[in-house]
Amino acid sequence: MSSSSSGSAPQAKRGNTRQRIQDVALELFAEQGYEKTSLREIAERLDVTKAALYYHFKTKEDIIISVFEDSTRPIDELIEWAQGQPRTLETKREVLRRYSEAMASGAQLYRFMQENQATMRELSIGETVKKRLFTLVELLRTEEGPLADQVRCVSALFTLHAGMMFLQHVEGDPEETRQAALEVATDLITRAHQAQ
Amino acid sequence: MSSSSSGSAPQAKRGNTRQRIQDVALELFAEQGYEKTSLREIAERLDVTKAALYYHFKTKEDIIISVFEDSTRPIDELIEWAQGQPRTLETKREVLRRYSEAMASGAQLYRFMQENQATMRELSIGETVKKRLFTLVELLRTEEGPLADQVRCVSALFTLHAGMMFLQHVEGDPEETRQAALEVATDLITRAHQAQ
DNA sequence: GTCTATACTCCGATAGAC
DNA sequence: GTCTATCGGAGTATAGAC
Repeated sequence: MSSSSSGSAPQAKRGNTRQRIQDVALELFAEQGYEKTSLREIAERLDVTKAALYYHFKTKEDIIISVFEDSTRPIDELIEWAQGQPRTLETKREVLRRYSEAMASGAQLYRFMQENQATMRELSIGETVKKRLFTLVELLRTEEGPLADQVRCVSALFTLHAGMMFLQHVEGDPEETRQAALEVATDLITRAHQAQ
Repeated sequence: MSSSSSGSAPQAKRGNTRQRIQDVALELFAEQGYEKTSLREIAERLDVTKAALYYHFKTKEDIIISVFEDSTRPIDELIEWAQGQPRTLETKREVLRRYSEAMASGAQLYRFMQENQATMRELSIGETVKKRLFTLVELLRTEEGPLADQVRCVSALFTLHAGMMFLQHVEGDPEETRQAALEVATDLITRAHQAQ
């Protein structure tokens, strides 16, 4: 998240057009869905023409892919870090903590991914997301434990998503809700870990 | 779920066209997403023309709405039943059990709703789904409990979804996985209930 | 680095014949 | 109940001027 997202008065600054396209596109994609957002709409918001978009990105798909790649590096780093750690409960807790933080700071993108799964699945990045989710579950999971404990690990991740996406619309302080979701998720993996 | 879903050989039977449109449409919507599925495609699968669809349904949106309304009655009945029950732990367990069953027998529709949230939000049924979800959470929830316990109730529902959608692709027996998810979900609301 | 102008495809939807 | 034919519009994308 960098700039110009909320204002409807795009600066005439030059040279940062690519970044501005990414910002506006993500905002609209998250708001209305990927397919329902047209390039014309993105161009209008930036006060440029459709053709200008094609100077910076080869296709519509390229825009979302570039946003995705720029914004999900924290998760890749998290996975890389975790794979070099001992598979202790504390490591797992740290994974959830950092995942929750990454979601909070990239909220728009995560909302987009959550609400446009059908689209994601057909985009080239869909496979990447799926693999990463599996890897994360792998890192949280107890090997050979009962099925219910494996479900707990998946559920822990989904709880973080649920906390971000669903509860946000109901309760008061988003940060408080995030912490509550993190608590529940941590609780879930703790039980799964101890049942080992 | 009625007929002709899996076969690629549509019967030339007449009089059940409306039903066949619903079946094929849901299948394609769930597979490819709502926006990416065109009426032409649906018509081709049924070996009729686009115009024929318009005899049975006023718009594309009407198709998915009709499927939705025909298939989600079990949930409405569940809510109605639960609202007439005392808010005991056993009632809550029964809610989860029946919700899980409803999801299993309407898997395609639930997959569609899960993966096309952005679309759902702009469809007239989106609001209905959201309200129903809130009502269900309300029924599971402990009044005035700590935030974490409220998250547990939401998380319980999401766990059932996670079990259906995510784990299905990994593990062996779907029914076994469903039971495991139900177990974890029940566990979550039990903790929330007892903390009351 | 951005714009004008344009091409082409496909979509959802309608009118009217059979 | 299904067809042919067609509409208006939007979408992605390109060529070429400035």
